[in-house]
Amino acid sequence: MEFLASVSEIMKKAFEQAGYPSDNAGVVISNRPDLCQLQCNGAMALAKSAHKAPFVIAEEVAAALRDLGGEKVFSKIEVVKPGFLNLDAAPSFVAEYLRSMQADEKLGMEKCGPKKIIIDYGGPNVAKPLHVGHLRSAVIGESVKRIARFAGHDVTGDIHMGDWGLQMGLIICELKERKPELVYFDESFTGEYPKEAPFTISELEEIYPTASGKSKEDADYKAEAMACTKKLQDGQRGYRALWDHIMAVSVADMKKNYVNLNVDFDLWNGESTVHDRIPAMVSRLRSEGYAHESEGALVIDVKEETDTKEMPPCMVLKSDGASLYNTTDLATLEMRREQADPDQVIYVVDKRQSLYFEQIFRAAKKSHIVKDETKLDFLGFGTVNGKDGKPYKTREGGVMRLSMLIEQIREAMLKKIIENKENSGDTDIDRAAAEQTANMVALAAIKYGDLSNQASKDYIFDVDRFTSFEGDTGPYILYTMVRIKSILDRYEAQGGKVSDTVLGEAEGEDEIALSLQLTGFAKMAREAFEELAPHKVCAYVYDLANALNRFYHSTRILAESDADRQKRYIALLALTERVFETGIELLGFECPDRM
RNA sequence: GUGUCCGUAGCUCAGCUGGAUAGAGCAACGGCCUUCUAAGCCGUGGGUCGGGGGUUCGAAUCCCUUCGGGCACGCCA
Repeated sequence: MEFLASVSEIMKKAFEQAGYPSDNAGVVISNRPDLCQLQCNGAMALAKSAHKAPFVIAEEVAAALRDLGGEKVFSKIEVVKPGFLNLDAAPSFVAEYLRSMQADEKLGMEKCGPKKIIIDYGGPNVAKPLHVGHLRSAVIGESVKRIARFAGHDVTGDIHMGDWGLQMGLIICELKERKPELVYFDESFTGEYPKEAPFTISELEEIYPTASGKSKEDADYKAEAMACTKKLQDGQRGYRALWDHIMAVSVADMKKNYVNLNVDFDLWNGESTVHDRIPAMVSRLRSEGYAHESEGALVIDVKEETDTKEMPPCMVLKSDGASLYNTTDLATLEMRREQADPDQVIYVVDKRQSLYFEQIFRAAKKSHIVKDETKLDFLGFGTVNGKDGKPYKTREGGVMRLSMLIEQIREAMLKKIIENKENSGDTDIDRAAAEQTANMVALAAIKYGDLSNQASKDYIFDVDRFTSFEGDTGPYILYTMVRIKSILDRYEAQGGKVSDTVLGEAEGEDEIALSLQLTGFAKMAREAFEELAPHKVCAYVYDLANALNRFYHSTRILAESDADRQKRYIALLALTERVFETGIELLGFECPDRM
């Protein structure tokens, strides 16, 4: 059970014993830590209905609370001013809660579900380099996936690439122009195609923009590209073989990028995955009357009576009969229902697609492509901007590649680490180890920098800020963890055993504050899942780091002469370390042993 | 035009399912390393929570209105 729920139990009983409803009897963390640790504001909410002064109600509740043995839970029960109940948690009660946390692999979080959840990353287009825009989908999606799994759910992540549109036709068309001698273009060829791709990833990344540019200026070229697209979709052997090569080369490159981000996907599906099932779906939508012709296109009306805004219909087929993004998204939902039957599908995509997904969700529900009870969530994220508040670009004004961005932060981090080592008089620097550490810290900087903002908001990617590692940053979190690890290691080196230590009643101000912060983990994890909000994990972990650093600063741990007290400290540090590890795992990064 | 999101310290952001004196980080200024990693800790200054109304015992938070900005609005994804 969550800590606050646990201390609220007796408070609810007190409200009832005093003759009041217990709906507002919840105990919350105090917003005035100078006055008390916890508070209950239920008395004030009852004043009107009970026709009594809130102060009187609070007094009655406090009396009932004492009568029920509330002093076992609260070391202070105080009624003040208008009707606040100011409380301190009893150290023994906190210690008991922390021991229950320690004994629980989920650190006190109650399992819910399990629900079957699919996360759709609204994937990148193949044959185009990943850029900053792809960072958010990957980082946020990965964290939400981990949070949901921690909550006990069965989660599948689908990158869902753009791999089937005109872009593929453009690439094939351009290749045909450049290397018409390739066997893939010989329609009479019946043998086996080569295993090696006739291009590299860098060529591919150059071919696509070139072809795209040409098609905008040259109508004949565009017609040719569209013809190539059609032939590909109709299954022409050589084109399919080329497509396989494009996919293989492109996916291999993407994987390299995603590995650097410590992000992985269970499914590498894309638009092409559902190509074959589109005709049947469309014909059902037609025959069952969900879709109809409008201005030459096939659409599903999704306007509802209660709408106050314009709601254009959801287009299923273009007027030339071709499918589009909508078509594959609907078909994908249909496939997922048949194959996995999810309870919830979460789309982690740019927030500008909000209206589009509203249409898709409505169309899918209306036409029973998904069940009524299936939850469809749009987790829209904002733009990554530069210091000028405009979309992040390279110094030259081009699109910032994801790989470049990662490299930038890694280099800055490595420099910092080496500087630190030199400053501390370390002359024998292990370059490879330093690089490995730098990469871990860099990842924390990037991910924490992104996730600590609310997903839906635009945010400023400030390289200077992200590489300074002071204050509310990923490196600060890791640094704090490294400090704990260092103490625990030394403790064991001195002959102590961390596993033999036992959590006890906190005494000093900073030890108490740290203990209380630890009790909040389960509540935070639940809320982060319910609200799909990784930034809540960041905020929690940051507060925990502050609490730990204060404790660290004010308390000599290894030099503590009282053996029992020292064991209590060590046990507290060990639990803190575990909560940290769990927290950053939810965020998707890891901590080195040293920094 | 319709809709939607946002406006909180010089800058970047929390807080928003109503509670006491609105919080962090950066930047500025001042302290703390012979002692567990100073990527740290402690302190100072900095705000009419865009403006105006309303609901409430109580509003940054809820409602209305207004100003300013972002974004989206059928054959792109």
